Amino acid sequence: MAASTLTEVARLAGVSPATASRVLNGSARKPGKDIADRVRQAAESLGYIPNAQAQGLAKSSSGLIGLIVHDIADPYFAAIARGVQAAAREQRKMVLLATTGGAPGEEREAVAAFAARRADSIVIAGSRSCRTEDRDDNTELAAELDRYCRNGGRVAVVGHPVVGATAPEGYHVVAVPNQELAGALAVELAAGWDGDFVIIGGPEGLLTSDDRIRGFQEGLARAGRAPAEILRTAFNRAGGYDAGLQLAARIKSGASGGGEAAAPKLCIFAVNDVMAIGASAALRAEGLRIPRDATIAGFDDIETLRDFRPALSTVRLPLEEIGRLATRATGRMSGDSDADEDGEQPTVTGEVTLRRSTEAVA
Amino acid sequence: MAASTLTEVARLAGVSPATASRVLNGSARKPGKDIADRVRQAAESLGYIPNAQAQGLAKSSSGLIGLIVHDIADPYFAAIARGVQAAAREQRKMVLLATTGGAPGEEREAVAAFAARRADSIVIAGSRSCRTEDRDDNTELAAELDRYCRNGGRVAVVGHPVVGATAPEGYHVVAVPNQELAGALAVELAAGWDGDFVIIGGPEGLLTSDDRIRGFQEGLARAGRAPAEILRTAFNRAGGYDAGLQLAARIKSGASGGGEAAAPKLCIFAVNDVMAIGASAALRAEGLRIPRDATIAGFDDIETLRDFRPALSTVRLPLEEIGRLATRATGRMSGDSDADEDGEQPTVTGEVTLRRSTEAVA
DNA sequence: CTGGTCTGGGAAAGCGCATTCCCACTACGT
DNA sequence: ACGTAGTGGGAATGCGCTTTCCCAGACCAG
Repeated sequence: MAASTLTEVARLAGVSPATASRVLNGSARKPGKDIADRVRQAAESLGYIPNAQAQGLAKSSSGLIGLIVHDIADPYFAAIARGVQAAAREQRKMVLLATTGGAPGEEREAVAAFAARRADSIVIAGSRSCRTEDRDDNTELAAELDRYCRNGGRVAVVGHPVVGATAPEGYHVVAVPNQELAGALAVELAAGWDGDFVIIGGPEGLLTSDDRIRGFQEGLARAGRAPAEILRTAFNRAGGYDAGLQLAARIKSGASGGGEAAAPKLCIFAVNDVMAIGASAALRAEGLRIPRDATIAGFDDIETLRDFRPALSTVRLPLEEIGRLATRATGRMSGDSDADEDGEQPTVTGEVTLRRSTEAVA
Repeated sequence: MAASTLTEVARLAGVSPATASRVLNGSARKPGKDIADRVRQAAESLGYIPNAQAQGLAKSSSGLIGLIVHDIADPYFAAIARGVQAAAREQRKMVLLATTGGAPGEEREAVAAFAARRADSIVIAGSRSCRTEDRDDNTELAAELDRYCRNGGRVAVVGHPVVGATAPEGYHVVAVPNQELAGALAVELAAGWDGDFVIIGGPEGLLTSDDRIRGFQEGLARAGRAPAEILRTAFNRAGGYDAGLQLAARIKSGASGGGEAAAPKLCIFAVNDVMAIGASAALRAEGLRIPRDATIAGFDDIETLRDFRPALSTVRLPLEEIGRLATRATGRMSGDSDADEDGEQPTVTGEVTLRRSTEAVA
């Protein structure tokens, strides 16, 4: 038994398919009450479910929103996804998920797949990469997005515009003030600590990571401090752990040379919370304590990590809101008035949140 | 400029749409090499992207997998989603996401939406509810799923079958041995602790929660212990926190009455990790220490929570694998031979993992 | 050299729905 | 009374693609 069609419903109700369509799926023309009831009843008794594919084909719009993330199990992306999902629901759309591991090549594929499905809009979360090895893929990604936009698609990117993308109509960027916030974090940390800083960053070329590093260094400079050393590692927990091990060794050797053993030796800034947690775990595994032997701060304020002890100093980012904003940005009708200056990008603000992990020991 | 169509490509290549279709999208018949090349080149130069909607309509199959979760930002579901995503990729399909907050009514809507989009299969994660207030919604959910299956859809449910669902062809259940594992956990805990147990459970009627509670009690009985008291609360971090506050008060008052203050007063079993973390946070906020004043265990072994200190005793569940299995279960071609006994449900095994949070103080 | 089977390409019929156009009919106006 | 605008329903077309079905030519055996 195949799903019943509009035609069957129409026949059962004794009307034409056109009329049935008009009553069942919102149309400008409203058929008469009695007929409408008959159709609705017929639909009910047949368990009619409109074929969204056919509808989409006929109307050329699918009610789909494509979401591209690196990894849906990463709490950072999961939080954004929640926002996207919420906004999608507001627009009565469904979200199509694609995970790419951050590779521009796979992101290009995902965009193509979304385009094939005629997704109404695409939200790209996740850090852009501008490593030279990704150059070509990035170019293709940009071209693919461009084409998608020209065909009427709307896209929103969280963070940075796709490298090399021109800005056609319908291309939105939800800017995240990574640099400013990292700077503010540095300033605040510098106020309570006069020792050395070290940064655990992601691979060079990861824009989000680079921005945060740059911002932090600028903040340090503003506070009259020397730039921090930068450790490059993977942009995840494992990377943080590795870097943590290195730093632990260094701290321990430093302690043997130094005098009092009870003062922190280092203030560590990991460019995201997950890395910070990894680093903390490494320090702990090496017998070091936070904030006694070293202080540490992260970035993002991941919800699941808030109960972590010692409480992690970080920069609060409204992740869910970011997802929602990005999605909404793509949702505006193209004919929307309201002096839509095309720019008018929504603004995201974060907040430096100092907690126990950077409490300077007096 | 609208996206170019197959017909345009065909015209450019000087062949019929039929031929173009055959070369560009897998068909049984392979046109001649020279012609194929010409078509491919035409497609390339036009930047042709097949319209998946039209393809779906024509083939009546969409290449979509619907995933239903309570909340994508919950690490439990995020982990499952990762597995689903991975398996979907194996099958060259995309995943459609729906979040429902666990309400059967919304789940029904999601199933209908998936059915409308002609999703090839649906994976339902998240605890089934059998509260009486959900009775009607559950019935409708079951009916909707039933219809979906009869129309050729395949569905996999993680954990329990949908309440009231008959088991039509194409309906798979990935059983999670919650009860057995909770029992095993209880037994192991009982071996190292001879005081009282208390369970922090979800609302009554949440099948996953109920199973774990029942299993734990059985394990206790097997170990010759009295059943634990059960605290009902919300199935999330906040619920755990609330319950934790109650228990903290109780522990403290008990301590005033009791003798030595340095022995744990209680062994707490929270039915999932997130609740356990919430409870831990509450105890800590009340000045209690784990495992000194109380020991605690969770369930799921959420990855993000593994760096939590004190390390949480829990039951390791292969969440990602579960998502993958569920998805694969729906992927088998209906004509698959291999003595497909229809039953042959994949098996999930977990593992009791005792860590610091339940280390009995000697 | 003819009748037969293959082979590879094209024509055309949908897939299920939205929508434009058209027509019959009613309700007015003067 | 007739004419006109307005209303509500149906026929038909097309969205972009897949897939039979058909046909022309190639190729082989007899």
